[in-house]
Amino acid sequence: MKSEEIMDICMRRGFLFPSAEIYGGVAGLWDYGPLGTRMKNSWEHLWRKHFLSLSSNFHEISTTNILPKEVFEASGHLESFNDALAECSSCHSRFKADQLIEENLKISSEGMNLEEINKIIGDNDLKCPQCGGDLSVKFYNLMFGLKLGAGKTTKEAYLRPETAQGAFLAFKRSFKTLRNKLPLGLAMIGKAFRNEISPRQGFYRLRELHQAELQIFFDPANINEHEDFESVENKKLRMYSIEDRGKEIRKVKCGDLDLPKFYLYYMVKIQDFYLETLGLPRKMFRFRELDEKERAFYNKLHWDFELNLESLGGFKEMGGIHYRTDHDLSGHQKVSKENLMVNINGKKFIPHVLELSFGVDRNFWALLDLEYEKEERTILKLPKNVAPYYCAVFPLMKKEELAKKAKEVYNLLLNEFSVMYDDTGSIGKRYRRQDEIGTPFCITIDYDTLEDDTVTLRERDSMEQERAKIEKLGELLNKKD
RNA sequence: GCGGCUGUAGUGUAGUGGUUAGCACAUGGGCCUGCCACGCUCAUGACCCGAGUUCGAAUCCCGGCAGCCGCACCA
Repeated sequence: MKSEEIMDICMRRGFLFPSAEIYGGVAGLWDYGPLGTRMKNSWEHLWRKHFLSLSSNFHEISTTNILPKEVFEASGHLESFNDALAECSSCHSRFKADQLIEENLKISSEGMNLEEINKIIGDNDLKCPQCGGDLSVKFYNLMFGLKLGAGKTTKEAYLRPETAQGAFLAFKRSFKTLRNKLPLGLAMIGKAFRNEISPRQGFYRLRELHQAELQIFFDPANINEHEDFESVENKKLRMYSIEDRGKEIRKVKCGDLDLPKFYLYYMVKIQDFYLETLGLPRKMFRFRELDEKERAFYNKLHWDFELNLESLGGFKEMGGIHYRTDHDLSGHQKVSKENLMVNINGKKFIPHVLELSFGVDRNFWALLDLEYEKEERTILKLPKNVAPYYCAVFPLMKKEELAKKAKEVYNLLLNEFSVMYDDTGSIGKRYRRQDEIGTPFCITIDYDTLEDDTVTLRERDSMEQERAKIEKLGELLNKKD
């Protein structure tokens, strides 16, 4: 599906809207409409169900969007998310100022402020390597800065650029509350904020985004084991390593891969989420290994999982599985001076972290991209448990006696399912409308219903109809799941 | 952030200085014993924002905003 076609349906049907649209909108900021919110909630629900059930010691938490400056000193975001860029005033090429200074003057610009860097460039007469034009340096900060409080007592803070930090900060207390057991998983679904210089590709790069992340804290001595590894050993993973670039995706038996078992286990579970829970086409999914340049310095192992999306021109990152080592906890221990070591059977150490990180908004978009089918009908072939509505109820015609009965059926089903009621236009039009928003089932009340309490149950993908007793509807709909 | 292209009802479009701003689909009401969007009928609804040129601007100029493409950016 093309990007414009998806966006068209999103705006027309109420999946997505540009934020602050009546003021012209803002690049990188989008709202979820009524259908989009339902669908996002469903996706998040499936995610929770799938990943939190992987261990009895995995738990969801919810931490704040605003965090004090110190957190990002410890995490490295203040240093790494702040790039001093030198821009040429005539050809507008851009260069990293620290590299420029390092290469030309053999000195480090680390810790210098903007004036100091500009002064060095001016004093040493550094010019644009492209065209020889004048350079001016600006800081581009990918984090949104805030001031908490008023007057002289303000505290510097930032909107979190990833949800992960909340889990690291909450680790110490969570670990104690949950009675000192490893592995411990802290999951979070929430917002993160990045001041992208230029958000592009519609809904793919956002300034305010949703992440679903699971931070698994474990003993690094146990990285090559997982109690349930046998159950996944023979599963085939769809791998695209650095050596595979330019070649085909390889299907490799999990047990044959040269990666730690603890890491592999979660790769399988991620692949299962996409291919089994969501039922996406296998060939659209792959794990892609990142090379040294692409991965953050603290990630010892980093594979992204990607989906092949027509609207975005190929395989696109949906999330990553990151072995962050003890980078975060050690950083926070150092800056906060809190002891973040654990003591398990007399062994004291800082746990390592395996992070499963998902971009919720991208995953949402990917479902639309992969599941829209536009032939003689436009059908959104969503898995039943992610569709905004599970079923729709129609009176065959807008007649009072039919409407009354239809409302009864609607109210009955509402107890158990997300249901839409529609009585406008022709019956065919209503079926097609539901197809377009992915509603798996439609139920139609006609004059026979008034006689014998049976209704027409129509299925989205096959368009097949069957006659069913109203009292059996709930059971029937559940069975079809 | 730079350069190029673009911006008319919800969507797709017609209109290139003076139009009641046209059309299609969609949407809402009414009718239809009627089961797969293209039955009938009525109705709602738009010139991205701001300044300028002009007697007069959707149309021309400038700026902004947004979108698309390329470059840059995306620890």
